[in-house]
Amino acid sequence: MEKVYAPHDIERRIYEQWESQGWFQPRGHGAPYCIMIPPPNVTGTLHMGHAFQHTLMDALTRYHRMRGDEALWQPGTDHAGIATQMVVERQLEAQGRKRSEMSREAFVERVWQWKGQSGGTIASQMRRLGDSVDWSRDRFTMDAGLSQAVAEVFVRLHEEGLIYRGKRLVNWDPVLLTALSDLEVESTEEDGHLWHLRYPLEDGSGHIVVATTRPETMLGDTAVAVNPDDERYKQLIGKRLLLPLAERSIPVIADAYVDASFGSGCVKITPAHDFNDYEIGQRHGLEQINILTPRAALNDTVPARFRGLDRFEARKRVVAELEAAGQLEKIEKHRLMVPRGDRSGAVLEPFLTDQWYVRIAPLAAPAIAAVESGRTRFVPENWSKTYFEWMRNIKDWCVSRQLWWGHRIPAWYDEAGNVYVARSESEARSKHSLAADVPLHQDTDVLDTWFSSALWPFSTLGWPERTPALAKFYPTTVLVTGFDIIFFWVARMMMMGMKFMGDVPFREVYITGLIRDEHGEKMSKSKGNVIDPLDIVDGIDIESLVAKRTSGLMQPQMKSRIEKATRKEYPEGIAPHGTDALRFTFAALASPSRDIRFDLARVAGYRNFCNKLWNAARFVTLSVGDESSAEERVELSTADRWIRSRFARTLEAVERALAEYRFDYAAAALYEFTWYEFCDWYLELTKPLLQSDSSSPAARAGARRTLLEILEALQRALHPVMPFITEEIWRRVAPLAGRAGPTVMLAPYPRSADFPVDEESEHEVRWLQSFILGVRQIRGEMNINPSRRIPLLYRNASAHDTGLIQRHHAWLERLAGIAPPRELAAGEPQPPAATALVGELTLLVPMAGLIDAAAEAERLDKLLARARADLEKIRSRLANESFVRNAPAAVVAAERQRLAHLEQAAARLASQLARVQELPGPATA
RNA sequence: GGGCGCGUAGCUCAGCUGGUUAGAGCGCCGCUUUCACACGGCGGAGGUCACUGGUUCGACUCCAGUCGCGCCCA
Repeated sequence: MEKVYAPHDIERRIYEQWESQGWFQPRGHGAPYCIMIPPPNVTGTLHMGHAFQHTLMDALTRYHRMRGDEALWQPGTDHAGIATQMVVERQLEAQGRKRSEMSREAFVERVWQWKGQSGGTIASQMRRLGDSVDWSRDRFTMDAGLSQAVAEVFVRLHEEGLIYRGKRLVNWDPVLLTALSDLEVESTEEDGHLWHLRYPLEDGSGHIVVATTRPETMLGDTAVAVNPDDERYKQLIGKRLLLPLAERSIPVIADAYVDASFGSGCVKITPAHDFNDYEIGQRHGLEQINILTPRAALNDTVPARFRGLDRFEARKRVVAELEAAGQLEKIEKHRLMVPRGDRSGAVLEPFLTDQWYVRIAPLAAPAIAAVESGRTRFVPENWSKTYFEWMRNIKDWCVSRQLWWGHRIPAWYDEAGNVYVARSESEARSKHSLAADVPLHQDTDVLDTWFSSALWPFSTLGWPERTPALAKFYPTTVLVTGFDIIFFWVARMMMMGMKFMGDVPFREVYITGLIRDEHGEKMSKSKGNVIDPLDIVDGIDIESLVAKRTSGLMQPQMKSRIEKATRKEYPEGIAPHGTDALRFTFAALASPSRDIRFDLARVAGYRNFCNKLWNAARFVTLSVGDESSAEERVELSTADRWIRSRFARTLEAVERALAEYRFDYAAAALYEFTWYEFCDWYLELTKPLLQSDSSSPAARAGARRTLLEILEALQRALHPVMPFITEEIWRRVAPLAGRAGPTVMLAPYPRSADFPVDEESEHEVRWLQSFILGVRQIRGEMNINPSRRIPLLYRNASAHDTGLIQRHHAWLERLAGIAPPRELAAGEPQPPAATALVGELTLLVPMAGLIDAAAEAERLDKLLARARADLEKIRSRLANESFVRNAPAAVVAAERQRLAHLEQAAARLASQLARVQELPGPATA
C-alpha cells in the first residue's frame, strides 16, 4: 500500500466497476427502500447543495442496501422550462439570432440539441461523487412516459373540474412574456414615490385627492374608493368624478378594504392592473380596462398621445401633464414592495390574460390531513409548520406558461374558440364527435415545470401504468430536499400523490440545511462565490478558479470584485481532497440547523482522516503479514475485548443517529472510534504484543484476528459515507478477515450484536488510560522528550492496582514510555518526584535531572485549585437541604461519592505540593 | 403585520425529554521527524452558554420579556 492515500487513482476505477456490474439496481427480497432524486435542471451543473444532498441520499441508500433492504435510488433530471429556454435564447442571441424569428419546432429542436450536449454533465458529476443511483431507470421530465403522465393528470383534473381556464389577473413578466405563479415572484422593498393626484368632482364642487405609487395606471381607473366609515368622505359616496387625462366619468364607491389612515384615505381603483383593485372591482361590478400591451407599453384604450409609450415613460408623461394641469398635489418619497420575476428580474405587471388554473383547495385538504395524521412526517418536525402555513393559505395555481419549452397543454380549440381537453388531438375528436376535417389547433402554452415534477414520485415508476415498480416502491421511503422548495415541490407532490395514487408520495421528508459560503452568503453564480464540488475533489489552481467564476456573468461589472475576493479566499487555489473527504464533510455538517457554512478547512481535516484510515489499514496488513490465523488457538486480550466492545457501542450510536437522520452524530461516532479508539489506543496496544517474542502465539493470534475483524467491519460501517476508500481497503482486508464477496457495497452492514459489550475490559482500559495519561501529562508539561524512557515509582496501590500493573506492565511501559514501575517499599523515603493520581494509586516520576521543582509545584497548584473549586461547588450543593431532600437519591449519592473522591485527591495533592515546595529551587546550571 | 429560526471557546458548529468537570473540528502554545500515518504523535491554554426576570433543590437546556441578526409569507 502507498504511504499516503491517493483517492484520484482509485475512485473512477471503482465506480466503473460498481456500475458495470449492475450493483446499483434494487436486489433481493428485503423491504423496499426508495428515494426519489430531486431532479436537477438537465442543462445545469451540480452545485455544493446538490452534492450535499446527494451525499446524504447515497449514504441512506447504501446503508439500507447493506442492511438487506431492496433499495432504489431513482435518478433523473428536470427540463426546467423558463431557465432552459432563457439559456438557449441567450445562446441564439450570441449568434445574432432571435427566437421570435424562428419556428417553434426549430427552437424546440435547438433546445433538445442543447440538452443532448450538456445533459451529460450532471450524470458525470454524480458518478464522480459516487452516487449509487440505478442508472437503468434514469428519467427525464420530458420523456414520452412522463409526458403521458402529465397529459393524463391534466385531463383527469379537468374532467373533475379541478382545472379550469379563466381570464384573471396574473403575475405577468413583460420581458419573458409569460405568466408566473405566485411562487416565482420575488418582492423586495425599493425606493419609490407616492404621487398625490387631484380628481375633480363632476358637479364642479371641488376635487378629491388619491395617492398612488404607479400614476400611469390612472388611465385605467374605473372608480375611487373610500372607507364607508370615513366621515370625511361619506357625503361623496355615489358622486362621480372626472378622470383627468382620460376624460372619463368614474364613481366614488365605498369599500371596507380602504385604509382611511393611509395617504389621503381615497384609493384609485384600477381593476385590470392591481390585485386588490381587481377584488374590489369584482365586488362592485366595475369595468376592467386593460391599458397595457404584453410588453408593458400603453395600448389603444388610452388617449392617442400616450399610446405605445413604455410604462415608465408613460409614468413621466402622466405626471408631467397632471402637474401642468394643476392636478398634482404633491410627491412624497415612499418605500414600496416591488414584485420582480425570479428569472428575469423584470418588474412584473398584474395583467389580465386567459390562463389555466388548478383549483387547489380540494387537493390541499387531503395533503394537509396526511401530514397532520403523521402519514408523512417532516424531519426536523418543525418544518411541518411551514408546510401547513402555506397549504392553509394556498391560492389557485396558475399552471400555463407562455413558453415554447415544456409540456404543451393538452387542449384544442376549434375556429369558434370552443376548447376540448383530451390526451391527444384524436381523442379530442372522438370524445367530442368532431369530424376529421374540423380544423383544431392545440393550445400554444406549456405547463409550469413544477406541474411535471409534482408527479415525479409516481411518473418515474411508470404511472399511469400500474407497473410492478410502482406497486413496490410507492409510497417512497423518504424525500431529501431543502426547505426552499417545500412550497414549490414538496407540497405539490403531496397533493398530486394523494390525488392520483391515493397515498402520500413519501413517508418522511428530511429537510436539509442550505449550504452557504464561508461568510454565510448564499452561493450563487452572480455573487461569484460558487464552488464546483468536483474542484474540491480534484483540486483547481487559482487561475482556473478565477476564470470559472468570472466567465459568463450576467453582470460583467462584478468581475473584478469577484476576482479579488476569490484570490483572497483561495490564494493557492483549492487542493485536491478526494470524494470521500468531501462526502464525510457533508455528513459531519448535516446537523439540523437551516444554514450551513461551508468551511474548506473542515474538508482538509477529513482528508487527513482518510489518510489516517488508510495508514491504519497499512499497519494492519503489514502487522498481520502472511501468518494465517484461521487454525491457530486464539486468545483475546483485554485490549481485543475492549475494542470489540467499543465498536459495538459505536455501531449502536450510528444506528440511532441514522434512524433520526443525524448524519453529524453518525459521522462523529465513526470518526471518534476510528481515530481516538482504534488508532490512538488499540493499534498502540497491539504493538507490544505483536512486536515482542515474549507474548504467546495465541495472544498474537488474538490481536491479529481482532485487528482484521475490526478493520474489516469498520470499512463496512464507514462505507455509506465514504464509499471509495472503504471499498479499496475492504478488498485487501476482507479475504484476510475471512469474509468473502466481490464488494463491500453488497456486504452486510455490521450490527452491534456482532460485537460483545465487555464492561470489564472497558473498565480496565479506562484504568490503563488514566495511568498512561497521568505520566504523559507530567512528561508533556515538563517538556520531556517523548522518546526518553523515564523511571516510575508508585505507592498506595490496592491489590487491584497491583494486579493490573503486573498484568499490563508491557502496555504501561510502552505507552507511557516508562521503565518497569517499582512500588515504593514500606518505610522507603520518597525521592523528590512529580505526581499523578490514578484513583487511589499515586504515581511518582522522580525528578532527578528531569523535572524542575518549581514547575511541578506550579502544575500541582493548578490541579489543586481546580479540585478545590469543584469541591466548593459540591459542598455547597450538598449543604443545601432541599437539594438533598428533593433530588433523586441516585443524584445525591453520586455527589457524595464524588465529594469523597475529590477530598481525598485534594488532600494528596496538597501534601505533595507541600513536599515539592520544600525542595531547593531549580539548579541554575 | 403573520410565521419560523439564530445568538455557546479566536473561527465554524454540536449539546436529546433540566442533574457530575459545557463538547467537537479548525486555529493557537509547548515537546517531538521512534520502525502505519508530520495529511503524524504527546501534552496544554481557551467559554459570566446575548441580556433581564421567572419556574425549580438545581437552568446552556423550560417560561416570559429585552437587545442584536437572519429567512419565509402578506
